[in-house]
Amino acid sequence: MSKSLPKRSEDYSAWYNELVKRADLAENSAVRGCMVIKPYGFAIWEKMQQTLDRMFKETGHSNAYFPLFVPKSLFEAEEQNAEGFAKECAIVTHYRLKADPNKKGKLIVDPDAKLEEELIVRPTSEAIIWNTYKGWIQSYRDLPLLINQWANVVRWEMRTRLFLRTAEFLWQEGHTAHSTKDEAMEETTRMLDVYAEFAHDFLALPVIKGIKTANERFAGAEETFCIEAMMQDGKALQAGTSHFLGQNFAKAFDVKFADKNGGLEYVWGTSWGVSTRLMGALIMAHSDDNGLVLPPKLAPWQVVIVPVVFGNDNEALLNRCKELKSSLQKAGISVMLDDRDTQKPGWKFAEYELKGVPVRLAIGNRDLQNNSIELARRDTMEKSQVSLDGIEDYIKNLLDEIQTNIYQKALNFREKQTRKVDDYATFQRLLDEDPGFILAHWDGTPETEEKIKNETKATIRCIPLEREEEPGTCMVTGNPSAGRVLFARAY
RNA sequence: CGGGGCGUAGCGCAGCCUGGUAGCGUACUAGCAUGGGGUGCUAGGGGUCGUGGGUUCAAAUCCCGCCGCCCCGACCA
Repeated sequence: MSKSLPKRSEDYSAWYNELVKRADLAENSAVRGCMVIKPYGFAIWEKMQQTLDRMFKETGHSNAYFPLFVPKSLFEAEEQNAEGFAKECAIVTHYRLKADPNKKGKLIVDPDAKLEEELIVRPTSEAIIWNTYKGWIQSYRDLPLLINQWANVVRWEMRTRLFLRTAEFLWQEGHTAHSTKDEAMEETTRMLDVYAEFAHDFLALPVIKGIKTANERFAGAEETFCIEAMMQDGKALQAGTSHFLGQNFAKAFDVKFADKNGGLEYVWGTSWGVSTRLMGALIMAHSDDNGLVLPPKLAPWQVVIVPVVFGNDNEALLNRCKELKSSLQKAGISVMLDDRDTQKPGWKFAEYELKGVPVRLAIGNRDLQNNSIELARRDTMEKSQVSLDGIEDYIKNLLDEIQTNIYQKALNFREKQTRKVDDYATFQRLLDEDPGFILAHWDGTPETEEKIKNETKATIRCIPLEREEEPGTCMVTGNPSAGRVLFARAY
């Protein structure tokens, strides 16, 4: 294994793949398209989960769990949804294996064990959940119903990439039911805001909130809201979606409620989700050619202490490291003390840079005598000598500063790579030569959108929620446009 | 599903064209030295060369089939 990563500037894709593996986040498994998330990668995901879970609960949601399998008849009930996901479903057709009569020690699918009705491995859970909701909702008193589920789903993708697109992935999916359209719409945008806040405050990732065009809308939704982030190669990554489902699923699964006046009405629904894809976003947004750069709020270890040992007389030094560790922990900082004598300090430095630990403290006898420590920031790679007195407060502040700095860096990059363009030639040239977000006028038709996609591989990422009222003309057809929409090539 | 590539030691690869004792780097084990940025030297262990068949005195190498994976496209969170 070579010691250095591929360079972002030379091969962004190879850099990403290598980084994921070398930083011990995940690896490909024996199952096509499915990854193994390794302990270090999973620790980051757990931090995301904990934070999001808290935010969901603060906004009134409860967790529940629904089955992995969806009977085909339920799956097909909401036609748009079924059609949208049909071509990437895994299907269970049998429930038993038996010994192969022709090959000793091998198994075959028992043809006598065919299921009467096939089971779809959920690509998303609206069907099974709305079918369940039918039994839970009778009256306006049962509403709103605010449920979230942490689960795995399967989408049989043609081509997969660790975290960004895997055949099986982990996610959360919120599914809510409301008595009025306004309330459901309010919920949809509330959860979009939760996602945007999470991206901003924890992922240190600036995102653009917007509405998807009809082409890009979730199958079965009336309206899809999204947050879009920019990666360091200028490509867009959809980091989360929140769907206003209207009464589509209520009608498909016959979920009605008695209102205050004794009338019977269909329920209004929403669904919203983020996935392990956020890991991909986190990696691609901040990391550099030395490895991961993790925002302190999501780093499994915010600080790593590396003792720099000489000879055998290290007891005092190691004791001092342990004291330091516990005093930092008391200050609410998560700390890794790497006192292994099997690896050398230089090796550890490189290792923790690769793993993106925000702050590294190196401490040797020389430092002890000066009552100071060598501190290295991962985000800027700067090293400095810092006094051990008051080190806890110093590091707490520094972690905040790093969190902010990482965000600011990503924001600066996004702003630099976001341009307003008015003619199609410039649009095409920029996508090839200096990729990023492009704000351009579009005539609002699916045909023009499709044409642009076919010709440039760029899609409308969203119609930004916060956009200036700026009438103009479509860069392709010259027809009138109410305002600019956000274009980019996307993951 | 179309295009390209790869399957040889835990990992990364060479060897294949031109068939003849299976190699390198790294990791691993041991010893000695070293020790503030991926230590150095020495010795050692580890491989049915993806799989099935064929050609041949002889196959990692040539031929045919199969399987798997990766990358690029179309599709998609």
